[in-house]
Amino acid sequence: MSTVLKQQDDTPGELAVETVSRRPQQGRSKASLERMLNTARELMVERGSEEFTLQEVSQRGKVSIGSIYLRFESKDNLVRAVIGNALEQIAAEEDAMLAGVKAKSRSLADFIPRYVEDYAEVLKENAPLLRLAMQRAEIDPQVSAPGKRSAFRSQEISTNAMLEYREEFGGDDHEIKANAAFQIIFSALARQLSLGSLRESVHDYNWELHKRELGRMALAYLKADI
Amino acid sequence: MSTVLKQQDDTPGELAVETVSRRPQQGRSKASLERMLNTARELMVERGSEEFTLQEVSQRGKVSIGSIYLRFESKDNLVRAVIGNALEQIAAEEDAMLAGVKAKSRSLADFIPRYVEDYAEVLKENAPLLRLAMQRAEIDPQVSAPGKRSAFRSQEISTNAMLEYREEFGGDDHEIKANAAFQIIFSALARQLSLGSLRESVHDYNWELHKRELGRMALAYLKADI
Amino acid sequence: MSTVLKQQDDTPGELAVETVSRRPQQGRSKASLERMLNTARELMVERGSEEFTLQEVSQRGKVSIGSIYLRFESKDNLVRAVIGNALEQIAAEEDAMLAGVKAKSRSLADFIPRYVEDYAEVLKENAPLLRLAMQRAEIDPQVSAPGKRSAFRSQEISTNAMLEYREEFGGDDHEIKANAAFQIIFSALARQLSLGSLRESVHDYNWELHKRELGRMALAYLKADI
Amino acid sequence: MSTVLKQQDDTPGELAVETVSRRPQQGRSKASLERMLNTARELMVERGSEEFTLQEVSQRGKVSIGSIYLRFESKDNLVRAVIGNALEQIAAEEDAMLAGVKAKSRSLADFIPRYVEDYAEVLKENAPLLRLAMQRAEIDPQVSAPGKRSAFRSQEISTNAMLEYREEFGGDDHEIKANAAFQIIFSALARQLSLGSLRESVHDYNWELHKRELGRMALAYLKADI
DNA sequence: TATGAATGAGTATTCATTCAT
DNA sequence: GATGAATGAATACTCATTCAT
Repeated sequence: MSTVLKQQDDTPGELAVETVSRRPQQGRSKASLERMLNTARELMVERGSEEFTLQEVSQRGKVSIGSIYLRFESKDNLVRAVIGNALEQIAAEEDAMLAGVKAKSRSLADFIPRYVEDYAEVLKENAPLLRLAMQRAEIDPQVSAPGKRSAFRSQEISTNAMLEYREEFGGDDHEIKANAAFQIIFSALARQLSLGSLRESVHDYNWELHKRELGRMALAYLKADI
Repeated sequence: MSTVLKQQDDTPGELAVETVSRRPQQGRSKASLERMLNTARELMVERGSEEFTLQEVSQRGKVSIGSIYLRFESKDNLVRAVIGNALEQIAAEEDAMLAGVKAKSRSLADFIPRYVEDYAEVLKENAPLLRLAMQRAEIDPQVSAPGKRSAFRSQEISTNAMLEYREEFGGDDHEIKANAAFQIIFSALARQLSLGSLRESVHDYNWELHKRELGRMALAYLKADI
Repeated sequence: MSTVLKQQDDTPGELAVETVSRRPQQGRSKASLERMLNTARELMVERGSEEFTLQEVSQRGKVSIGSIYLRFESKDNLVRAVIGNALEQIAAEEDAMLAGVKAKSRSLADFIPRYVEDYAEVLKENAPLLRLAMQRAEIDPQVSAPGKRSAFRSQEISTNAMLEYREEFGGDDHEIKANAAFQIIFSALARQLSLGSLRESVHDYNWELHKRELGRMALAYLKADI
Repeated sequence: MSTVLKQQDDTPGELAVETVSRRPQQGRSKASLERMLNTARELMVERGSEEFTLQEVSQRGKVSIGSIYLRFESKDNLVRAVIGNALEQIAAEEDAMLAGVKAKSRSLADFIPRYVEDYAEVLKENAPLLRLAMQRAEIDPQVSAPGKRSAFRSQEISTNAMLEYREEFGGDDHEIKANAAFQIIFSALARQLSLGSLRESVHDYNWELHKRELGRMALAYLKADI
């Protein structure tokens, strides 16, 4: 895979398989498409990087190399499709998660800890691919564009959910507070999940504790009259 | 550079040049060692990745390829040395930064915002290599081990500094609060600097604003009677 | 298309579609056969080479790849058929051209300049495919054999036409003169049109003889008071 | 070797090994350079085309693939170097040939047949590579440019040699006659040797003029009492 | 008969590492 | 010690041909 990423021909900025893949799939050959995507995802998760060969996808996934190129213009596009799928799935999980949390919560004090808890679960589940998506976004505009859209959307729906409890907020600018809260929460969770890594789980700093304190912090901040 | 990272022969877990490099250097050849390390660092920073060739280091740095292999067992080890140096330098800068901040601060309310501000500067300065260090730590135990030590040290000294103002803390468990505060602060700064990327600069979420709110949040949290 | 050209199974040495193609065609599928031949010819003329893919023929010509293999044993045979068709068409054009020139000419001095002029037109018209035919004849016996036959025929009818004015010839061996004249004319035209080889050593036209006559011709020309 | 020919970085239009190759060679490694050039030339002559693999050059020529890329930026450049060498050698042989022929000839009638004879020998000797050079010139500007220069030079020195006997010429425009004579002689020899195109439209030699003179030549020859 | 999805052998190129000088 | 030329394994991608439907 070349250092210089190969641009896609059509609408740039979309990663959905229908866009990145060469033709809409039906029936039998859908299975083959599935197999190559799954195998590629497996290898990416296993290795924590895009350093797999198409040879490997071919053998492990029982798909011929030619087949891969029948669906994807390049290895880069295959990788993009895997990432695109993951982003889509995460978005769906976020929606479901938020709906669930909102249903159970009567107050901000109900909502925030549950939200932190459940959002952490969603991210944890998808951490390996999310990590790769982030890494790649740094250098591939074709991933960074939809990546940002996806991030924007997360922030939007999370912030809106918080703002449903705005009469409980302290201070004036509720939007700023909600956005900052989202940012801090996401940052902290992301770091904890090595979404941008290093100091990861430094000396067993407790994950459960971390989440609890994070929730408390956000709550105190949001309620504070600063 | 192979996918499977080559283990070092001697004590694993140290990145200091004296460890990663093959022999202690003096005089003339010290200059050559310096040149290869500097050139490699330059290339890594320029590219934002380890995708440079030894050919390039050789030409740009006026060092023969043979020389490089005389000092380093492999390209991997050269990269590790660069990262090791960077971690050491960052540690020194953190020390200096903390000393400065403490000297100027009479209260927690003095300390926290200055700390956030100046720590952000230190990280920003070193972001490119820190990013690489984090990326690599994910897959290379030889980087992740000293990386963790370095992170541990940062947390230690930062936390201790905060605890010098512990009588101003609210709540009971001051250690937990200080550690959580450090975690949250570092997470948020790291994300903002793309140290672990993606959602980076989503719709111009303001850097100055972010830092201010982060400081307020930490302060409110620390002072809160939760 | 492999370097080593695949031999045809049946009678080698013929390129007519009926020979190179797998089965005689009628009605509806005749149109499809036409489409693949035309598309292949188009691509060959456009590129000036055989570097087109069957995929391209399939898409541009609205013919399935399977259809092509139903008519032709291999891509090589498709190419041969295109060349065979072109050679046939050129032969027909040569016949018509000669008839026209002869009808208008009353003497050798009438005939020769017209012949040169009109033959040049015929060759120019068909230059792109003729060029390919010649190139391929060099390495593919299945093209060189009918190519030679076709060249032989051209020389035959051209020479015979000249010999209708033999009483105007100087010297003794009129056949030799006529043949040499044809060779020189064709060579010069071919070179001017970048045609290249083909008719190489057509039926043992003697090399030593050729060189002697070439010298004489140049000499006569150079010394002539025209 | 890609359809789209890779352009050279430095001065375009020269094929001498010193230009096409990556670095000046001396001593030991000169032998290796020689081996790869010879092996490539052998394969090109054997196959009558550029369809050899670097694998083959590596094995047959006892040179590692890496070595080839040490000297040549691409397979295309290796091919160009082989062709460039051949063109240079031919130029030298032409010079020697012309000197020899002139030394032996006292009149145009002496000169022309010897020239035809000896030039034929030079071309015959180098036919295989010349054929390839011409083929490639058609599509590769980096070969066609020096190819034309080389052709121009041939025409220049041959024409000048003929013109040393200009007082024996008939007619008026001796330059035109000499040039036409060269063209016809070269064309005929080239065709006989299956050389193909190259010298195409060397310095705008006029097509209409060429045809007129061609007719005159044929006519003079046919009517001559030789 | 007709289709076009699937196959996989084949090839140019890169670059970490070695080793003769 | 120091050099940098030589090595060759490894890898993305193409396209003629096959064959299940």
